[in-house]
Amino acid sequence: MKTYSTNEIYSDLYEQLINAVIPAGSKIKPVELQSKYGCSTNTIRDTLLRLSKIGLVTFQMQRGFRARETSPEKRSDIAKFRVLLEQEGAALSIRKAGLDWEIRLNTAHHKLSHIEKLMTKHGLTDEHLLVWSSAEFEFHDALISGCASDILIETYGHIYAQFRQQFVAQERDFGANYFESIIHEHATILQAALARNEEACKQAILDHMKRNF
Amino acid sequence: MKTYSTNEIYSDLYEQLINAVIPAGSKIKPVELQSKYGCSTNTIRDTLLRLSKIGLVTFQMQRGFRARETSPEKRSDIAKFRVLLEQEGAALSIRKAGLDWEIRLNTAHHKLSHIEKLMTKHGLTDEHLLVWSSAEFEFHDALISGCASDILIETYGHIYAQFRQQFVAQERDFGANYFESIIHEHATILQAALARNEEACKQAILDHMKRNF
DNA sequence: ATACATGAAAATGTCAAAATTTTTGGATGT
DNA sequence: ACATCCAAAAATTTTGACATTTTCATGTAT
Repeated sequence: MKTYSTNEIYSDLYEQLINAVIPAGSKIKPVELQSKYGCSTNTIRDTLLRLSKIGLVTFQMQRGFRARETSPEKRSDIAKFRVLLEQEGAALSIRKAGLDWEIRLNTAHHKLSHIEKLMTKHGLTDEHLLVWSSAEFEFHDALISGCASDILIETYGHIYAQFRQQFVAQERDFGANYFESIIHEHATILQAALARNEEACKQAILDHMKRNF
Repeated sequence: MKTYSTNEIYSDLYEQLINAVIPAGSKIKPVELQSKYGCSTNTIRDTLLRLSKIGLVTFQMQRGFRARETSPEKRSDIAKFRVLLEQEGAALSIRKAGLDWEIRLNTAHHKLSHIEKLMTKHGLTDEHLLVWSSAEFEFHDALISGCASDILIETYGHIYAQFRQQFVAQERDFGANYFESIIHEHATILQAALARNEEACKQAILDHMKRNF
């Protein structure tokens, strides 16, 4: 049986929450995870407190932990807030950032685009989805990475994670042209960003997220 | 000697961080707080992890805890981010909120205004400052409370706390007309909000925060 | 039936000690 | 003087046991 280091426990729980393996809203009991990870309940508690910083887990004194709840309203809320942060981050980047940013953004998009092409060809396995998910984050993270606001970037990371948690469970019906659309949207965002067109970029970000409102 | 419940430990540390009694950037060692609070190091650790959710405390594996660092850049960063959130929250409230919101906002401003008048008359004791601080938060919190975005309100709370942490230590020279200005700024925000004038309100929020950029 | 107590079982929180890791300060050699 | 290595000290993490609180099922009264 595999043994887990504390960091691995953290990562494992993180993934399970992001991918709704632990369903949104469900209770998380340290005692139950103890045997799986081969550690004391206290270590689990510790890890869950750290995850609550990101917002994937909610914590209440004397009531323990839960995977953050979900509902149509919450999904919409998160999606809109994500737009606010991403638009601001992108606009600031466009205004302030230099060549490094362009290169980073381009690289991230290239990776993402590569994976997206594979996915449309071969259909989507769970494994592909995991790679795509992390590539998608890297792209959006790169987009705002030139904004020179640590707190915005930090917060965006948390919100992005919550967004995934809220939607991954939901959106299992990736329609036929779902990925076609996404690919196009990402390309549009990239173009507007590199053209240093703030308004176009903001619009592209909004268009990318609209379906989730 | 006073004994502390866990919640009191949390509140006490919260206040000390907010008021920079624990200076920004300084190391926080559970062992040293243990005797003061009369509990195990583990309980302190637990509490510090919870505070790290708000961002008042930073945590690194194997390296323990620190009060979040400060620098001119960080202060500016936080202040600008606060403006972004508050402008959005206020604009949404103006657009969507009803009479309840207006009443809540009015009440909060009335309280704040009362304290501010006292402070200009009697000079500012530490105790006054504490009351003012919480009334000021309530006002700004009320301002955005009609936005119908839980995640925005939650995030704003964290950012406001960090803002306090960053600036309270700094701004000890409340100049003669400092509070005069503040009082006027709060009134301007209130007026614009109640007049349902989004742009004026955004501008007033910006003006209120500009000095901290 | 509904509402309300009761007590057992489960879950959560706290503790002090042990294990691990990092930091510190001095000795050694270049 | 400077860097490197080593051992002691300090700090952090993990553990298992114990204390407290909540939850849940059962029984009782209205």
